Order: sequence, then structure tokens, then C-alpha cells
Amino acid sequence: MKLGANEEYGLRCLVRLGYAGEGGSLTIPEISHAEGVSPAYAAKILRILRKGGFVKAARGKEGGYMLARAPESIVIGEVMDVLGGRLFESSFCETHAGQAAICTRSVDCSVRSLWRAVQVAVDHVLSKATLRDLLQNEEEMNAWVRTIPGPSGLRLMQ
Amino acid sequence: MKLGANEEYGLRCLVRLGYAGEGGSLTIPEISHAEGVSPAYAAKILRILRKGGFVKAARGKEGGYMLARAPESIVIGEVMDVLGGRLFESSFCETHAGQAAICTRSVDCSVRSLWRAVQVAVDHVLSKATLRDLLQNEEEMNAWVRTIPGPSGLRLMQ
DNA sequence: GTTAATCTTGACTAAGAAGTACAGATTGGC
DNA sequence: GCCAATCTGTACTTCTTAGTCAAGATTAAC
Repeated sequence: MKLGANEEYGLRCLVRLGYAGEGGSLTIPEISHAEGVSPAYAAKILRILRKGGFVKAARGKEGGYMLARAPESIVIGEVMDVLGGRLFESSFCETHAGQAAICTRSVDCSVRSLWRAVQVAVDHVLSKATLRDLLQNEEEMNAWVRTIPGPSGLRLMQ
Repeated sequence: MKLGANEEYGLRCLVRLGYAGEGGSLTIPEISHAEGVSPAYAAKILRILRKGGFVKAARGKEGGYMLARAPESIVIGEVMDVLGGRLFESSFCETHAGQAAICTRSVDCSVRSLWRAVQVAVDHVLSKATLRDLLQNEEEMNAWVRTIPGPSGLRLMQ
């Protein structure tokens, strides 16, 4: 059970764009540098996000990417689906579903019901979280960091 | 976020062995046929399970595989770890952890905290479930199937 | 209209996971 | 001892995902 690179970096790019604020736009070089991926790869990921309707692009000079929708309307689960597909697509019973037969291959069914339980647990997190939540989280984080006295003991990255 | 083939078939093979009962053993051809994978692939998976300490093998004639431990002591989460690794190994903050710096790259941290939440949700399911639970589930399933009147309308597979 | 900055697209290469093949080692039964 | 059934290990092929590249299309600014 692994998280794909598209999901990891795709979500980061999206949050980065959200961080740019209402109507704020960022270019591919900016995003790729901020997230530590190559411009070519960032471009590929952003294309996926654009086709998914989460971001929109402006071409030409002064162009760039920006969010296509309000952060609170962007559900992370939907973003993940676009970036990496659903967790469990494997399918034994499903392949026989059209035959209107009941599957007595108990191994299949008991394992499958476990996958379902995991899927539900994951969805419970991802379908409730919106991009707004992630941005919020970040603001709280930043506020907290500002309360820390420095600069002696504490070194801030970047 | 995808389930690996090893995890899918590995767990099936394990449940199949559990189904064989206390001290019951199955050969690779038997397991591979029952689960619909090639003998070569089943062998590969079973080797992983053996190295993980979940099953043990007897070689030579009359040989085969059997559970190495009692079903109630086999936690599914541990099996999954051996078969496919942990969900989130990606690591931005982690790479800087040794530097004792606090990460203000908020995109990284907010995304990371989401992954953590998903991981916790998944673990909540997988660390509670044991092989015994899956076998139990199967028995209930079979009992239910037996209550269905047949053979006219209902076709049972396999 | 020219230019430079930008996204767009499809093809390409690299890396990893999935799945196969085969020669070798072990063991029970005769 | 011999044979057949079985697991063991390594190397191999195939397929998917990750990541790169280069040529093209679009646009704002001058």
C-alpha cells in the first residue's frame, strides 16, 4: 500500500497554489523550485490537476497556474482520485459480478471485506478534508513558529 | 494510493492456509490453483511470507506450507508491512530531521500531517485485525450462503 | 510585429514492480 | 539407492510508473 509520487507532489503543488492566495498565480519554475521537483515533472503533474478541474492555466507572458475553485470546495479525496486512482481496484468477485453468481470463494470475500474497511477508513479522512483545511493547518503552524524566540537556539529552514 | 499485488495475493494465500486449519498444509500448486495465480508467483509470495515468519515450509515429498503461528497472533498490519512496506515513506521533513531545525515549509508539513492522519486511520483497521478475524468472517459467510435455497436461481461459483 | 516568457503535447528514457523460468536442493516412499 | 514430489534461489522478461526532453502554441509587453 504505497502513496504514488503523483499524489505526493500533486497535492503539494496544489497546496502551494492555495498558499499563493485568492487569484494568486505561480509559474512552473516557481512551483517546481518551491517543491523540489524538476520543472518538467511539475508541468506534467499540473496538467493532471488542470484536467481534473482543480487548477487553471494562463499561457504566455505573465501566465502561470492558479486555483480553479475556492479552497473549501476542493475535496482532497477527489484530488487523490485524479492523481492516483482509488486504493482498491483489484477485483475478484467483481469480475464475476456480471454473472449474477454469489461468490463462495471465502478467501476472496473475507479479504475483500477487509479492503473495504480500509477504504472506508481512508475515505473518512480524505473526503472530509478540503484544501482549505490544509491551508488553515499551515497558518496555525506558521503562527506557532513565530512564537518561538530566536534566533539563537532555533534555526528556521528555507 | 494503490494496493500492491503482493499484498493482495499474499494475504489471500495466508488466509487460504489458515483455512486449511490447525497444522494443515497445502502445496504451492494447491494454493496457486485456489487463488488463481501462477505457481511461480505463488512460490515467490510464499517465500516472502516465510521470511516474515508467518508461514513455514516443509520440503520434499509430502511437503508444503503451513501457518507458523496461531491465527489470532498474526496481525494483518504486520503481514501487510512485510508484503508491501508502509504506506508513507516519503519524507521531506524527515530528511532534515537530523539538523534539529523546525520546518517552516508549510506545504510540506500540512501535507505530511494529512498523510499521518490517513496512516493512523489505516493502522486502526489493520493493527486490530488478525488472521483469526478473517477466518471467522469466512465461516459466517459460508454459513449464510448455506441458508440460501438452491439450486435453481442461485449459482455458486467454484 | 517582434520578443521573451509561459504553458502544451507527445515521445522518449529510467526505474521499479509484477510475473515467469529453470536449475538446484531436500525429503518421503519404494 | 532411486525416484518423484516438493520447496529454494536466482536470473530473466514484461508492464507500469516516474521522470525527462524538445518542439510547438499562446500571450503580454514593448
